[in-house]
Amino acid sequence: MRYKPEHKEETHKRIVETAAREFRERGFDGIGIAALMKKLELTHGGFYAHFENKDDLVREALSSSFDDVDDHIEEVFEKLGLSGVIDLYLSPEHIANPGLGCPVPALASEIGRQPGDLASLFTARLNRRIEFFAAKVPGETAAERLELAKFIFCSMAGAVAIARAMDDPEQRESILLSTKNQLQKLINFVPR
Amino acid sequence: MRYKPEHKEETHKRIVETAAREFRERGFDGIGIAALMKKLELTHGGFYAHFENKDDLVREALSSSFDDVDDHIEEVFEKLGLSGVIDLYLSPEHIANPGLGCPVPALASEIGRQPGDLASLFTARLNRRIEFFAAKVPGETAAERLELAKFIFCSMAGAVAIARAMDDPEQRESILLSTKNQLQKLINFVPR
DNA sequence: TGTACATCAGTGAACGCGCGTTCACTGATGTAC
DNA sequence: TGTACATCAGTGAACGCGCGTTCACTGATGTAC
Repeated sequence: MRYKPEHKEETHKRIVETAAREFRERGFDGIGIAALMKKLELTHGGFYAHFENKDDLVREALSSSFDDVDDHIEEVFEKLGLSGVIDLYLSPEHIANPGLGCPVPALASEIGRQPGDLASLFTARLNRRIEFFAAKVPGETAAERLELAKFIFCSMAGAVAIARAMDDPEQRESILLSTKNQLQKLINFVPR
Repeated sequence: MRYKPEHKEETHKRIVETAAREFRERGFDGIGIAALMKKLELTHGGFYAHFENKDDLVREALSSSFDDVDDHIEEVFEKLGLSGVIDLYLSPEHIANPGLGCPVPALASEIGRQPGDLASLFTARLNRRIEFFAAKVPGETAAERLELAKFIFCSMAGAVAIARAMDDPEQRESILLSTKNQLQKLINFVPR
């Protein structure tokens, strides 16, 4: 063997991680196999030793994005609580760096159009995320907390997607701030 | 002249309206000029008698989508009030028909990636929409109402984009219902 | 009224390009003897 | 220790295809005389 036994595995991981970033930045059709492999100083032919086809990579990349962001969210929650997670999610840094951010605002509208059952992967990963929130959110019953978790997450993802589509930095900030204010009120005082 | 004087104008309008529907359904890169013109039983060459290039069409189609949906929202508001608009926006019909629905959940994540200044067009159209909501929403000051309007709109758009990315009809419904419930509470009782 | 001409929305072949995918290959290394 | 061979991650030419765009053209009609 020319390479160390873990070499191929590492290359595979590098492809997935680079793809995960590029897809979030440019969309699933925004970067091709050749351009992606070139970023890793590899040639496009080698791609098919690692993946069956592009859809296969799309699935792995989406999973990888969720892994990274879920971990980050959990870390921030440990340190700063739910309110800290909301501030992080709705931060100008998150808007400015889609490639490192949550796949939901970056890719949600493309998921349903993608071939294969990418939507079922997305659904499973999103449910896990929502259940995490449901355990941290106020509310008397589990159903109430789940409802609130869904609402909070939809509004955050919507705000990020919309802020990114706006061209004026002040307006972006204003969208984020509005959502932050309203959500902070909501988690400190849940109306009935 | 072979055709009536209004003929070309009508063809132009048909192209824009078909594109507006297709783009919302498939994304801006989801349909090409040739396929689009074929839908109208025309050939691709004729396209350039109507538009400078595809970006030009993208701009007109996005405007047209906002026109249609803004009109529809205003009509529904007259008949059923804010609560009716929320129920319409978060209805299973809206999720099932992206081509006839709001361009925000269908296209927001693509807007920022698009060449030209599509983001400034989007920003202008979205602001108009938000101002409409701000005039209908509860709140003591104009600033409070604007903040609430932004929040409501982000959460609705996020919920629609997320519901469309899920594969299970029950889960879709649950996302919509959660958002509906929370928003109805919010507009009937604004917490301070 | 009849003929020649101008108009112009729409046609369709052609262009260069990037896409996803295939496949015969290379060449550095580990193993066998 | 030295040589022959097997392994296999990665190479790069080639494929068919659809993309956006260009451009010489067609042909039905209105207008001029």
